[in-house]
Amino acid sequence: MNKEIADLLFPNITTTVEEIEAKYPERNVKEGAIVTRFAPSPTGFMHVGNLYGAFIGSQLARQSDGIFYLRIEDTDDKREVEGAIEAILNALDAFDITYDEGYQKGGAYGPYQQSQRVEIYQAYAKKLISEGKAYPCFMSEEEISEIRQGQELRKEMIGIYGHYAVDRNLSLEEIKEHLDRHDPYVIRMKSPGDAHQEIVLHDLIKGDITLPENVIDEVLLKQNGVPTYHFAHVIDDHLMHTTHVVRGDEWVPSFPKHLQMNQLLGFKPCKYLHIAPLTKKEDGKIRKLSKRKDPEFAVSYYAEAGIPSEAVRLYLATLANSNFEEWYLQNPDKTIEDFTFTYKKMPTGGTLFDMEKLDNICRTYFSRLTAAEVYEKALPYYEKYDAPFAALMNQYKEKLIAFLNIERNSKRPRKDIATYKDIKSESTYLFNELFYQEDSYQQIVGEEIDMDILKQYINCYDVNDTQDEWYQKIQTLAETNGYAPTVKMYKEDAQLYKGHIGDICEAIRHILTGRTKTPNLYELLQIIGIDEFAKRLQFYQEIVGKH
RNA sequence: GGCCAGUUGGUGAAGUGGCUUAACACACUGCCCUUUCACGGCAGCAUUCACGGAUUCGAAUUCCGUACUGGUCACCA
Repeated sequence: MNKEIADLLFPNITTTVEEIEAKYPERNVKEGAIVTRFAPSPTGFMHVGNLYGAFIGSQLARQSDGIFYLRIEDTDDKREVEGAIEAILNALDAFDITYDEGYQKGGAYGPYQQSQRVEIYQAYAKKLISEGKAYPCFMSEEEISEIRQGQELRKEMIGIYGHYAVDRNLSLEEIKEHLDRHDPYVIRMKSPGDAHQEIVLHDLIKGDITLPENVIDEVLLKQNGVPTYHFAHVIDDHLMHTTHVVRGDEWVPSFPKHLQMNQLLGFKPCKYLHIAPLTKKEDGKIRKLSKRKDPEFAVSYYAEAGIPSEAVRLYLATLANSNFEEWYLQNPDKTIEDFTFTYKKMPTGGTLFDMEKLDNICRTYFSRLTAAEVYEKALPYYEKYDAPFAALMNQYKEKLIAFLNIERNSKRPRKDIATYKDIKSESTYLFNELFYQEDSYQQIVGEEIDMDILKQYINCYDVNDTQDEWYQKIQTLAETNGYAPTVKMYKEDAQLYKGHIGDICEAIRHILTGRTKTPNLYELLQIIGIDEFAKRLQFYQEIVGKH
């Protein structure tokens, strides 16, 4: 009889499960290789949480010589957002997460889009029905919500199970009657579970989690014939020979369902890694990062903010395995690819996403690049977001690279660049086009600066001086004008001096750049030139005059 | 409300019975180095691991209870 019901429900499904299985042979991977996937649903835009999961999956697969693939889980057409798939693809590309097979790329285990696999799911549903393990359920939404209300009132478990599953044992005739009336229906599994039994989820990150067995007759196929997430996940990961499922820990409670579906279908379940959500602290409360409330959660934010994708990857690596950071700091010549991630070290609770920390990682990242690399990486950013500055970059390429190179090849490179944006903001004084503006001098020190010394300085400056010679000249200048030639001398007896050499350097720096914080002054003067310094001194005096 | 998980400094965290007078990193503060700023170095920042009890010669680490936080209970993923 079950066979008849199955044929009645799915007259068009003629391919057998055996035929399907034959198309998905065992993968030819070495022992211990991890086959995993990134399986997003195109219901919005990519956020860091998604990226984090994709990153972990791809690393685990790569470091075990396994397979990482991309599967689009578009089983909910109501929530589907236009352009979402493209955004996913772009994000993976931007953050250098490559996959061996998957959507658009193809592969032997496709199609990699669930909406194109509906017949496969239906074939399995048909099989389950013919084996008496699933059934059509004709309950209306109203009936179900009525049951739920009753269950809530009586404080019972909510759902369709046990005696609530009234359509479990419908006769062939009853089903025929429903179908003749074109009553809509879903396909539910007949849960063999016992709520008093416990099962254990061997989670690779969280350890063993004991959960009650599933008793709910979960929906396998929705009214439109499309599978639910649960059913599609179990079948796809079986057919595609996934060894490890990496997903958010919001899925832990539904694990018993997945396990039971595997049993019903006769599949061997995958191993699971439930990763802790990325969280944010707001008003003292911790909460999961939200796409809507937190712009820094959208993957597209980083590109706009000028945060290099490599730096984000470094941060994600740090979040995934906290020992990564120490390793990376100790191995400046190594990359993420050289590190072996272990799931035992992945965080079990929520992980706070800290922008301040990211900022610091960015600084370290930039400090390890060569000046030319910084230039080359920054150029596309400005071409996209600030064309006028990109033009300046092209025009003064040599000058800018020379500037970026100051104090870079030392043991202690500067860390004043955190984002591509900083390259402009830290270098505006390099370009006359940007410098000659009223607000170039963030503060007007006025009479506190000894203009006379600066003029003397212009006269004695010589481009050919070495840094030591240059410094000695300033020392002499300091002494002859009543300033201490070293800070130490000044500290010994401040009364004797008008100030110390640092004050003079600061004045030069301020006139030259409008800043109090810049790279090495000697090198800066060589790049900008003493003539330009003289002009800026005059410009400054004009501004002071106006105030 | 039921079920599940988590709770170590301002922050992320290491640690799974004695080597912990709790690593490392971020932030902050101070000192040193330095021509300024930065970079870097050093030091400070939890006598204590949510709270209460139990086990033990010994517990952040094991067990029980309480509190708080988060997740989940759809024909959404």
